[in-house]
Parts: sequence; C-alpha cells; structure tokens
Amino acid sequence: MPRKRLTREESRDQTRERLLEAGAAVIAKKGLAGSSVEDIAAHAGYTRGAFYSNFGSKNDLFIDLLKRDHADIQESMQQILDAGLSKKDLQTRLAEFYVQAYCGETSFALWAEARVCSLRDPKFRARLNALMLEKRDTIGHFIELFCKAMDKQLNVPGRDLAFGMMALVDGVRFFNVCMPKELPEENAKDVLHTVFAALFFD
Amino acid sequence: MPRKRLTREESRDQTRERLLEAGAAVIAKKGLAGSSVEDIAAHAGYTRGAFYSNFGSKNDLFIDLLKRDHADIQESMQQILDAGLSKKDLQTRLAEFYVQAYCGETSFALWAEARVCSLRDPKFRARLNALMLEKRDTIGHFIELFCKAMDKQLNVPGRDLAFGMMALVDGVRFFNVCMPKELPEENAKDVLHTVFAALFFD
DNA sequence: GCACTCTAATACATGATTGTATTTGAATTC
DNA sequence: GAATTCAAATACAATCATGTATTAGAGTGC
Repeated sequence: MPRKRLTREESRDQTRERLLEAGAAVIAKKGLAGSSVEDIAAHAGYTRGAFYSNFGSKNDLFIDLLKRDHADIQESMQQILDAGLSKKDLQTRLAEFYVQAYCGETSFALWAEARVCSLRDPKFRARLNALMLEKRDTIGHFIELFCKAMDKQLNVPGRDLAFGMMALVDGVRFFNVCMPKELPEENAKDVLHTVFAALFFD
Repeated sequence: MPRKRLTREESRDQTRERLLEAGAAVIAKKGLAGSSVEDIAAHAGYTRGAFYSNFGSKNDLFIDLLKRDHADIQESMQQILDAGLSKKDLQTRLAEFYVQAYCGETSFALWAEARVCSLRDPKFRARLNALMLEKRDTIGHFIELFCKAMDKQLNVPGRDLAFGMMALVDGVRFFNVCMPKELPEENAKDVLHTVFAALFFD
C-alpha cells in the first residue's frame, strides 16, 4: 500500500477531520461535559497536543461539528425545495422531512446535547440560535410555498409554524429513538403524517 | 425567634429536601455531568457528607427530582381531566396544556437534561421511560376522550398522537425559552392552537 | 444522666482533567 | 542538505472530584 506522503496542510486537515469525527462519536455517547479533551483526542488516535493545536476548546469543536451537520441538513432540504413543486410531489416530499431529519443516530444525539447547552450557556445559545433560525427560515419558506400551492390558508405565519414542525419532528424522533417498542418508526411516521395532513390538506 | 428543636427525622427530611432543591437549581444551571456532588451539597448549605448520607449518587437524586416533578405534572393534568367534560370547557382546557406544562423554568431545564441522559444511558432511559409513558397514557386517554366528545375520528391511536403532542409542546416551549424574541409566548400559543384546532376541530 | 444511635462534618487517598510550556521530528525553503 | 517552521507529543503544575473511613455532635431511650 503506497500511502501517499502528505503535505503539511493535508496532514493538518486530516487530523482536524479525524478529531471532529471522534468528537462527534464521543460527545454523542457521553455528552459534552462528560467528554474529556483527552477522550476525544485519543479516540481519534492523537494526544491532547493535537487537539489544542487544532481547536481552542471543546466548545469550539462542538460548534464546528454542529455547523457542519447543519450545513448538510440545510443542503438536503434545499435540494428538496429546489427540485420541483408539482402539487402531487409536494405531499411526498413533506413526508420525507422526517426521514431526512438526522440521518444518523449521532447527529440526533448531538443536537439534543446542543439544546441543553443552549439552555445553559447564553454564549452558546447565541451561536446555536443562528443555526436554528436559518433552519426555521428554510422550513418556514417551504411551508408558505406549500400552502400557496395547495390553496390552504393558515392563521399563523409560516415562520412560526416552522418552529412547531421542527419541534414535532425532533420530539417524535426522540420518542422513537428512546422507546422504539412503544413508538416504532411506522407509528412515528403516521403521527407526523396525521398532523401534516390535518394542517395542510383538510 | 424560637426555632423549633427538630426531631431526628424532621431534621433528616429537611436536609434531604434542601439537597433536592439545591440539586434542581444546580443541575438546571450546569447540567448533570457539570454539577459536582459538592456543588449541590454546598448550595444547600451542607457538605458532601450530608449528600452521601441521603443519596446513593447524583443520578439517584436526579431521578428523585424528576419523579417529584412528574408527580406534580401528572396531578395537575389529572385535575383538569377530572374536573368536568362539557364540550365547551374542553377546548379551553386543551389550551391550558401549554401553560400547564413546566410551570417553572428549572423544571423545563431538568427535563431537557433528562432527555439527553436518557439518550446516553440505558439504565437511566429505562427509569425515565416509565415516567414518560405514564404521561403519554394520561394525555392519550385525554385525547381519546376528547375526540369522542367532539365526534372526531382520528386515523392514529390516541396513545401515539400523545407522543406527538408532548413533542410539540416541549419543543415549542424550548424555542420560546431560547429565543423569546423570535417566538414570543403569544406566538407559541398560536402555533399550538393552530395545530390543536387542525387536529381536533376541523 | 448515661449509653446509644444516627446524621452530617472531616480527613484522606486516589484519580481525572485542564492548559501551558517545552521538546521532537517531519515538512518546507533556500 | 542545512536552517526553518510548524504540527503534534510530552512533561508539568495545578485543580477539582470522587468515595470511603473516621470522627463529632446532636437526638433518643432507659
């Protein structure tokens, strides 16, 4: 195996990458406060030195992590939005929201963790809110578009309702993850579908 | 001030009580992992000795805390349920769900924290799920009752929809707490009302 | 009042985590 | 290829947390 001899920058990026990946795994498993810098570095195959050479603090790495994941989510939402808008397809697309949200298990845990951090630390909250609001806007925009297409009048601004839909999707996913026996995937989808239908189709 | 000379049991209960109260405050502010046993004890005006004499571990205290709060919530929900069931009142009562939920700020933070703990620790999850399911049953039962009273047919079992409503209320409250400027109390209520109306009245 | 019991404080041994300061060694530059 | 520069390892000093084991002192029962 002719392992390529890495340039300095490549090497640095690689470590950074690995640290982020390890951070995601470790933080998802033990929570932010429960993960030591050493944990993360070791999990990535490095020492603390590498960590501090790449990130200012655990918080910084965590925010980076969230930003990345957020960008991914935003992008896949945009893709759905941009794709096409035939009334028929829209309904299908709507259902995809749930599946779309948090493809991975770690992603979900990360955002749950972010929630509580946000609840406690105003500085963190400010940084997270920015991301949440971006998401809210995307979804809100989608809702308005959707309602216009369906000739459905709502008595709440789409931006506000977007919060509700985010809450719903997140929360239902949470129950689904924590007690898959009591709320299996299928039922979770049904619940969402029922609410969506009641809101947008009846 | 004739401070009553306390009996041994009274004294013990008092410490326990104070420790719980302190635990709520500290854990709400710093999270479970972020709070040291000493933090909690000191905040209550005691030392670690008092803590370990009253609780086996931080986790134990936390669960106790949640159980208490849960009992309170269950009780006030039951009160609403038992009160009366005139169709007119029911709609008003429904709106109260939101206000009812988590009267205090700390209570809210505690449950958010519980969520992530539950996500990470299977043992904890088992204990928490028991509480959640009790709540689910109460709300589910309420929903079924309500639909019967309103002659509204739903294509999802009330127990499942209950998960959705819990998710919704929790999540919307979260946004309301984290960004009161973007989602003020009033709008939060409107969102919930819109969803409730769409589900149960149209 | 005296022996007893239990609650909570204190002492202690141990281990974990942090951030910085310094060193090492591999890439880069000339 | 020697000097340099930078990423990452290592060493280090300082805190802080944990849990147990022991002690002190306030209630209890005779």
